Amino acid sequence: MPDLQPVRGTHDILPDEMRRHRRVEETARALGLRYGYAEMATPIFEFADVFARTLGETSDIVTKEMYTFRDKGGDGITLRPENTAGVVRAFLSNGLQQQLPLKFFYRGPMFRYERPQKGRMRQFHQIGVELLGVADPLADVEVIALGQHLLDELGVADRTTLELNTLGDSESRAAYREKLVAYLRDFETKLSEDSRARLGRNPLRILDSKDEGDRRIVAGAPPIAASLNDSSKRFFDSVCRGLEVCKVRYRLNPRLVRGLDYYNHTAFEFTTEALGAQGAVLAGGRYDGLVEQMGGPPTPGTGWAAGVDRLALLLSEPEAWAGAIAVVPVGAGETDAALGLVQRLRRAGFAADLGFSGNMSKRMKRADRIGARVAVVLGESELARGIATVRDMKTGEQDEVPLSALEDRLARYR
RNA sequence: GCGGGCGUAGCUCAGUUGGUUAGAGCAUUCGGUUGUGGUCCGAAGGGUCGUGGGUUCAAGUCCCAUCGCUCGCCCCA
Repeated sequence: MPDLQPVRGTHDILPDEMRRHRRVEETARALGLRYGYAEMATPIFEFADVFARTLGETSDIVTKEMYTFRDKGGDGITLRPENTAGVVRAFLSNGLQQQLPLKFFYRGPMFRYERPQKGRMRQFHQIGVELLGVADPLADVEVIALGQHLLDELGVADRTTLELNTLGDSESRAAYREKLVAYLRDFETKLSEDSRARLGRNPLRILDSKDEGDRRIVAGAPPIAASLNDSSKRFFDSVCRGLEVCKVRYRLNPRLVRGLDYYNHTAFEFTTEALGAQGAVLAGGRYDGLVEQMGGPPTPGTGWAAGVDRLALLLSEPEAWAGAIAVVPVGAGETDAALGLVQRLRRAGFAADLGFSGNMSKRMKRADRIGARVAVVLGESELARGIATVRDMKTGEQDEVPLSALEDRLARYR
């Protein structure tokens, strides 16, 4: 007998939670379409290289969080930890370079081998958009505006804050990195252990440290802004101006950086206080170097990903199901008539339910429990007269309706 | 991967300084009601007390390990 517990960091999504997931995903899909982002899907696993090469060999995701295994053919396979790399791979595999610009929406499960926490699982779900082929900052503005629009639509915007920063182009980023490291070297012995390790690998991340001592040191660090070259400055100004035009409110956060190597220029994060340590619900940025890094032609890109599970946690109570029409046979003699009727109603576009067994009292009880708004009672006396008793489950009022007129009478319950 | 807290019925929880047959509410099922749900009344089912080991005459209770959940760190959606 295998262990009946699901694998650590995974869980079953039962109907209540599934409704929330669907609401997040369907709202996003519909909204994405309105902005011109077409849904696509990539496989949930790829050759390990697709992620190892693009996310940065030293990133935590690659070094300790990937689900990687050898398949029977000996290939190194990785369960996708995120989907941007997959989308870019698909873009190149399918020769879509000729059709730029391209806008994609995706949804699906992702996998990271991490210690589970609230809002953080080993199998989790993301939705995301990618906009390829547009170097103009208007592209960043569009994807951020779409993100804001989605959070508004889901009714969670009042609990999130948009934080915005720029990393500059690669030249600015490299220059800043140098300045920052030079500054931090002086405090090396005072930095936290984690941050000392990051100094060589990923010094920008130190800006983001939650350690008290680190924060004091970082407070005196040179700002990114001072290292930006003119074009990077202009780019960021345009993004900010565009957001203002779109009435998207943001907060500049010069310490916001990104964990993945392929980001440049715009970095943003919609964060919430409501999820404990897992603050980010929707985050992304620009990744102009990624396509080239994967072997394609230089192609700019920008986009974001959002955590479906996290957004689902923020959603208010799921809206109750509209409720079916319960067809209730009084006795065994009316079973066939009831079966025929329930199927006829379903074909006509109604949600209709036929309890499978029990006397009338049982069936009424069940009708109540599934939230039926109306019960159609079929008994011997009804059938003899070619009518049905229609009972409103809320008011308790009931009247007799000719069988032939049922669809019309029930129209408002469709 | 590191540190803290918590595991008793489907859910929320009680369970005395270790003591005999582990309880309640809600939920479920059945009955009161052979043509009417919600309310009410009655009854029933449901537990290897997370798991394994140890201490003890005796462990839900104490100790150790382990698994899971949870909070924080790391990282990130």
